[in-house]
Amino acid sequence: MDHDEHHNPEDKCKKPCKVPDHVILSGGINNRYWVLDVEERPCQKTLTISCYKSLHPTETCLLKDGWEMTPVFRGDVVHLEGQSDGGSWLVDNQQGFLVLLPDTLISGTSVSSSIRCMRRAVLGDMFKSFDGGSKHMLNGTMVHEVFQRAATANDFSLEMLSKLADQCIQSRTHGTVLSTEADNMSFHECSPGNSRSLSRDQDSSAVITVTELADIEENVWSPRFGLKGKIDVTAQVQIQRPRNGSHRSPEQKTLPLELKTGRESNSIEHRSQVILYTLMSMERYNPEAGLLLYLKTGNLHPVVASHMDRRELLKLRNTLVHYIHNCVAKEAEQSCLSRLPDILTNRQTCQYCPQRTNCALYERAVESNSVGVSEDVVHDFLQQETGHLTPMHLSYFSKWLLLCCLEATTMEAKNGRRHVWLQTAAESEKNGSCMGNLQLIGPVNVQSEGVFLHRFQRGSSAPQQGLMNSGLASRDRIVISDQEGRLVGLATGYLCEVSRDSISCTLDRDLSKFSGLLFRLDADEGVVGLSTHFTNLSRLMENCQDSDRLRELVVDLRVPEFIDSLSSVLPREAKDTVAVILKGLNKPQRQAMKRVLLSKDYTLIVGMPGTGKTTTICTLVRILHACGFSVLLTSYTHSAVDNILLKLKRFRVGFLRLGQGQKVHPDILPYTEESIRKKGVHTLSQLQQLYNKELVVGTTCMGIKHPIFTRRRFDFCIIDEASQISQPICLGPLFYAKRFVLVGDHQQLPPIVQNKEARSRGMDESLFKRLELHSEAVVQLNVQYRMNRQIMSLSNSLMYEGRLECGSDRTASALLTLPFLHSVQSELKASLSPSNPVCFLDCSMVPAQESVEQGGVSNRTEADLIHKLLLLLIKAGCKPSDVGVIAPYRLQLKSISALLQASAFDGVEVNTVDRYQGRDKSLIILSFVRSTAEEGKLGELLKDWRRLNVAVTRAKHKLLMLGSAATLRRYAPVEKLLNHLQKENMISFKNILHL
DNA sequence: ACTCTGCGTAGAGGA
Repeated sequence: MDHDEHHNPEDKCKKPCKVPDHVILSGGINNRYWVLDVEERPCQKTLTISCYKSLHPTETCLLKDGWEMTPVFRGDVVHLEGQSDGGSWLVDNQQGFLVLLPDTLISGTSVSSSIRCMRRAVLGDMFKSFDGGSKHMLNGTMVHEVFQRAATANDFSLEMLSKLADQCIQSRTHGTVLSTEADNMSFHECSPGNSRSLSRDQDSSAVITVTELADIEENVWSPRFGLKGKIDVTAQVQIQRPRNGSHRSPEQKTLPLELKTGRESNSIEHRSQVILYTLMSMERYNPEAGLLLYLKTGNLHPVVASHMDRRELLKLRNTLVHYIHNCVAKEAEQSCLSRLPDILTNRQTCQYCPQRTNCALYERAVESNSVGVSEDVVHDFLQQETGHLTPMHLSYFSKWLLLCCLEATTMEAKNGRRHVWLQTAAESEKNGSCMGNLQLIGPVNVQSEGVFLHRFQRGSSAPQQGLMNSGLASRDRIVISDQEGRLVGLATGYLCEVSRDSISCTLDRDLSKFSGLLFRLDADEGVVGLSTHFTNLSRLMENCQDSDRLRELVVDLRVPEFIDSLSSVLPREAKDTVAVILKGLNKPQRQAMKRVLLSKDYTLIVGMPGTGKTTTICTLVRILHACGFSVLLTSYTHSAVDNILLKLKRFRVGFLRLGQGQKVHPDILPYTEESIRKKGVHTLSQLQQLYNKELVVGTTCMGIKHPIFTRRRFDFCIIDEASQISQPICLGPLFYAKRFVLVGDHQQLPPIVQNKEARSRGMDESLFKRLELHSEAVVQLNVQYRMNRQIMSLSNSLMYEGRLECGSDRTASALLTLPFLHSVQSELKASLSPSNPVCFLDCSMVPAQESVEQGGVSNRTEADLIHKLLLLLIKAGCKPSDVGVIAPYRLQLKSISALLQASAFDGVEVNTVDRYQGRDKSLIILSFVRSTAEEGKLGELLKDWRRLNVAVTRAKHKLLMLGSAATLRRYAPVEKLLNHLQKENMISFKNILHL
């Protein structure tokens, strides 16, 4: 197993030896060591390690007998199994394991698939294709399900099996049945007799009898071995070991049992899978073996793992995790994609590999320059898989792949699940991400298939502390483990209700058999991953019509085409309706509608702030609907999709909303698949009808994994907030439509990119922005109905060069109403006056000092001033719900909110600039926070023109700004704003100390 | 140098 010839060990040598904040180290059983140094000698490797963040004291670990091939480098985290002798560990043939990056859990199937081809396993982790799988796979899934259900019911009669098979087909969520012929399935494979009295043992004389079924589909996370998986059946067995003729009493054991419904291969892959399951369930019941059951023959193979088997599989896991974790490497200050394990030259193995296109793509796009002469077989293979792609296509692919890998690395570091097993419940509770010492109370209520309602209360041993201020809120995603950390990740689900002394949640598994145990419940950020990004990129490179066309438009930037006359697209019977709808629009909006109807490829609608984007999209959908066109309506967020659907609903335009009910607006719930299915969808044709009935389908860009897209295509795809969506995600829905419309405004906030290098190398460029160079496809909505004249002027001078216009005199001159302003006595009366719609209160002289903590930036004095201003404004008759308080920094919002606890302030909405995008309020108070003028200490957030543009365009009638003008001039965008304000006499230098 | 939304998973089997 020499997978590591290509790694350049110098990659990491330059890393400074400082442990990053997010890394958790520990000693003891669940140890986590930081690797300070790696010393290589022939046939051995010595690691200098420490389990303290101070990196002192250190220990050593000697790797030999093949372990020295482990791709472990400086700055890696490792877990060691075995013994240490006064701080020196030995891992060799006989003893010990080294688990590299143990907190990245690798699935059992990934490890076992790496036996054949490491490259395939690495690619498989990146590109999880969603083609729905093959007929054989579906068959296998269903047979598994039937067997598991029959085993649970302990009834393998033919009647039962056929009843269960029916149930199984009925309950298949998401109608996977659509893509296969359900009746072709063969259930005779798990006939009685074959499946229960499992009592043969071929290797030894011990007899194993399965006595009981402890669990099915048990979810196992093993941070000890860095593995995860789902165990088909957890079986209670009796082992009878005859020894020296004397009868010993049978032993009770719990073993993992792996079901296989296909051909009985007894292959290394299958057996390895079982060994991996025994490894990962070590903490749970210390199994000495596992079982492999082939349903086709009924044969049961016990799989006893030797130290060697375990050792070799863990080495494979280590190599795999190394490649996954190091997908990018730093080369001369710039990151680049790493080489993958070599391509196999065995055509036989590669022929049916699901990753073969990605395999070839990666080679051509990323690695091609670094290989010498590749063999003919490989060359032919590359040609066959990627011959249709130009160098431009390949470079688009590799560029975005790199950006996504960079971003994935950052996200992984930040949002891993490691705190669930490396931090005690008490420690995690301090961060507000956990509730510990929970006891299951009352019965578990089955809400629907796979949804179990649980209720917990604080255990008696817990300090009498309420659950209310835990930091967890209802609807949060959660993961349940036992308090001790032996059963990590027992179930996942959603928090329902949190009361003072109990909580309820829906889980994907019934935990009633664990009652008596103490649980902990952790917030689950989930393994976010960027698999949709990767899959979309891979898809863009496919050799098929849809992808070819999209590549032409997106990568080659082919000029979008338009037809000349509307008459050919508008059906005669729709003409009147469309005319009526158009009447309600302003000029640029009408222009936009026409452009879309005339487009053959795409249209970009630039919706400046307040120009009625939602209304425009709603109208567009109505028109397309009236013409009989089908529309796929999407955006990145659920709320953006629902905003449009809520409007559409009023015009009685029918639609289907895809997506999890949890995330959908309550008024849109009746339109979801979930709700409609509850009314009864039993047959294939009913399901087809459900999916095909409506012309309009709404979903998020991430929702494209839905099976509806295996069949359905749309005339148009509309993507709202497109300027905030990264290119690989925005591509997703476009595969399913003939033409598309992107709506957004690149002068507002771009897609969120966490990794700095990825951002600086262009990951925050949306598709909207990329395509904008084709001005013939762009229509601008520049007539706005939100801001009055003075507020609008800010944005016009900052960004739009005077192009933004007021839709009416009423809009232009609308003012805040403060009926009781006369009763307010204050130096600042003039600043508060509605007749001064824009006022910047300069706090330079107060002074208002910023404070930078690790959590963020805040400014206590500005917060105090806002509190005082609000008191005056509310006294003057301003409705709290008409006020929004905005700051760029979260920590500042926290300090403001803390001052607004009194009920008088109920309804005042305090939020970040970013969160306010797309929304408005009559009165906005904006806190700039920053007050330190040192050049090196300037923050990123205020350097962004787009963020400032969003900040100053949220107010309809009055905008009050607080900040230290002198400092803020250091930020180019704010300087431009201040210059304008100064010219317009909108800055107040009044000594606001008197407030 | 502080901005944060999307995602249900791990495995179903065939040459």
